Amino acid sequence: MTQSGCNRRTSIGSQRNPASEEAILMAAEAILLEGGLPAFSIEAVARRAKAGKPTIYRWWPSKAALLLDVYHRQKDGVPYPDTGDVRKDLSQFLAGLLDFWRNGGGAIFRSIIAEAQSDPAALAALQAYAVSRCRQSGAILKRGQARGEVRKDIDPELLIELFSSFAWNRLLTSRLDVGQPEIDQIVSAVVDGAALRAAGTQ
Amino acid sequence: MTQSGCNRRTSIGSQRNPASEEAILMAAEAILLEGGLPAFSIEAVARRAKAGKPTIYRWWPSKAALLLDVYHRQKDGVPYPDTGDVRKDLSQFLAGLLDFWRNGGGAIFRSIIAEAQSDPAALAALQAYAVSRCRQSGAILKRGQARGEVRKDIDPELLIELFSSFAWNRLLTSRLDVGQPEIDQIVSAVVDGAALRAAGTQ
Amino acid sequence: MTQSGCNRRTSIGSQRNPASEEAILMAAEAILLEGGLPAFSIEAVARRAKAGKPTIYRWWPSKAALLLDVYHRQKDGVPYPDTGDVRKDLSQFLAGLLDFWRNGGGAIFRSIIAEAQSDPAALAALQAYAVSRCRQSGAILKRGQARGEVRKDIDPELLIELFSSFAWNRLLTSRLDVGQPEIDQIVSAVVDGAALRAAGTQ
Amino acid sequence: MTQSGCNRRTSIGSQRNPASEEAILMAAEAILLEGGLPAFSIEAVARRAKAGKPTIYRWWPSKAALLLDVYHRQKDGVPYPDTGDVRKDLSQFLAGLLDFWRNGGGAIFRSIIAEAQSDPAALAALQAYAVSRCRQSGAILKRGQARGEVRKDIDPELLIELFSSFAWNRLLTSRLDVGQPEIDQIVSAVVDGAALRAAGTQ
DNA sequence: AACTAACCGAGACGGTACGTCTCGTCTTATG
DNA sequence: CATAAGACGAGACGTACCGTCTCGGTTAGTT
Repeated sequence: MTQSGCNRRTSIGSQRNPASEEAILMAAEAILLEGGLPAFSIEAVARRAKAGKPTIYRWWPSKAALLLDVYHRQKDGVPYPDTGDVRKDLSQFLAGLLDFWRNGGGAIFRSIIAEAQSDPAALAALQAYAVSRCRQSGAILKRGQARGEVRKDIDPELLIELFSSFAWNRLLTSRLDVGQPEIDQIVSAVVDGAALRAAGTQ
Repeated sequence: MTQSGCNRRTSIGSQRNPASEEAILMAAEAILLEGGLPAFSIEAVARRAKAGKPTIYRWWPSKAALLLDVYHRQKDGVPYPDTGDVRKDLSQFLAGLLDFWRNGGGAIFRSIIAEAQSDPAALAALQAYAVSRCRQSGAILKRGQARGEVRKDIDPELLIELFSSFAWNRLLTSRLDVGQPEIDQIVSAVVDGAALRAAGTQ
Repeated sequence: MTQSGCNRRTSIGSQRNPASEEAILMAAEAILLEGGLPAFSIEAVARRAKAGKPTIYRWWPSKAALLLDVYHRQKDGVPYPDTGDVRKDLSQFLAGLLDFWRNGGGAIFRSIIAEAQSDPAALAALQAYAVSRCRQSGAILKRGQARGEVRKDIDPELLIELFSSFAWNRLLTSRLDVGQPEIDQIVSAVVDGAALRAAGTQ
Repeated sequence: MTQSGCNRRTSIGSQRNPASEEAILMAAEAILLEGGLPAFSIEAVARRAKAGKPTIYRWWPSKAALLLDVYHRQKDGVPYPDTGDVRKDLSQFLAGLLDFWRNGGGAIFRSIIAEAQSDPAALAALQAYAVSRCRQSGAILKRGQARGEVRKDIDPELLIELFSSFAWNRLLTSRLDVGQPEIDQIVSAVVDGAALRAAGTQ
């Protein structure tokens, strides 16, 4: 690729070859999308990327590390809505997440979660990722609190976790096809409360 | 066991030997609790149970099937609370689930979820299990609706899924240590609503 | 088969059931002829004969014993020529043996020889059989000695072993297609001698 | 062996490791001599050679291939006599072959013959080997023809096959203890002819 | 300009587990 | 009490990956 005539990658001196890194990540992603976790082996990635196994092991200490790198390269599809209305924001957040996972992005994240159940390193990475995502997404509720839409006594990160957990659940059980009515109902229940009001406001 | 002096299990005719089944399930559970998913292989189970591999494959078509059987033997720890108060029920349900998983029961369920990301059979079983659990647990909200505590327009099974999803999330990220205040906050948010009321009732 | 209506064989009391014996031997022979030694397993025989494995093990202590029984049932094809001429007898003996083995009979005997290299019981049986066959076939030379055709100082059984050994060799290397000229040459060499005579009689 | 302190064999780059090859062949030979064919399994060889099974399968496509390699490494014990006298040559050839097989060499060759009755690849190898050996040994008779000792109209390779076949027969029936008188008698019969001469020369 | 150092591909190595096969033993239910 | 049936413990089969290693070659900095 980077070389004249022949498309064989080789060393570029005492430094990481970006062409190899690229080829490996591309191969890993393709394998995951085509065959899922069971097809995803270091051997298969090396074969497809035309890379040596040690090259992979040199840069990614474990299967999970490679998985995470693959995921980070393509998670740009999830939106962080900010419409000024907490109901709309929550609805779009949940719908967007489910939609992103439904259209390809989920296969890789599923694999990471599965891998994390075996590999402590993957678990640590997943924990960190989950927490940071909740912090980011919690902004939806924080803004709601600032606008006076949301009770001050609730923890935004904890409550937003309810929504993302729901999406995880659906991802892990391959039931990502959630209709807008269901999403609305969930949002409505959490925002307005599931309890029946005495006065007919509700 | 069945034989004089020697404790070797053998065939008891053209039928399944319950002693072998028992030994295999015990071995499988022990291995899972000791070493987790990575240690759990058919070979290891056979070795520990002093059973032949074909005996395992005869009765459990896949690793996932064995995992599910192991889980079903010990999931009796999860409570189905019915206190007459939907808040208490939800709180006890969530606390009980987290507690059961925190004290041993979770290791196996984590493995099943992980396995389901590779094995379609395990996925189907997990789907069915998840749905049926939501149906069972949804009774908490259904009773609340009957008592007039809960809005009639919400789907009990969908809403309860929010709670169990939260528990799944914490299980899969090894963050099962959720305090009572957090649980109360979640219950309160969902039941009373996260929204700030105009009149200070809330 | 031998029974009314239903073709299920069952016990006929405290004695060997000839129908089962027959079915087992037939199945064993068929399997040997169709698939050779690699296809010949007790399991396969039991399956084909619709017999229980213990029934086979009860009556034939080893695979070799069953093989020998199968062979004995069908070795009637080999001739014991007696033409009055030792050259013709030897030629017909060798040609007949090769021919019999070439047309089906060899597959089973090959298997017995192979089995005898592992199983001491089969080896003993094979030894006894080989010796007794040499004794029988040695009669060709013995009659020749009586007629004055053959030197008195040679051991008929030892010399005839040369001929049968040659056939064994060809059987075991799947080179049974020996033409009449070759057979004649062997007979001529052994009977008349390979040495060049001083006077041109030869 | 090749490494400091630890005697663990490992890769020496993208090429066959002769230390592993050696260890595997040694292990295979030892197992054959100790336990014969029934003890000879790829698993057992790998275990004893402290080699991985794939390493064996990488270089030997079948059990038979490994057997043949083992045999070829140690068949140097068989002599090709050339005394100038066809009788002596034949006698020494036969006696030497029987002796070599009696003292260890036979166990492996028996196994190869047995294996060849199941495995087509082994059979082909055995055929080729048998033919080439007859060609080599036929030199005894060819030299006799050149010296005028042996009739020109006989095929050396065919006649020598009589002798080696006899040895095969005795090997396969574990009757390798053939005395010198018997050997002499066989040689005498074939060279001088079994027929009684008119003039009492013989 | 020579030398070192780290990278690259390739692929062999000792292992472990896979899922299937056959072995020979055992117990049942049926007649 | 023999039979057909079939489960059982055992273990070999050949394959796929694992993670480690050594190789021969390449290229960038350093001497």
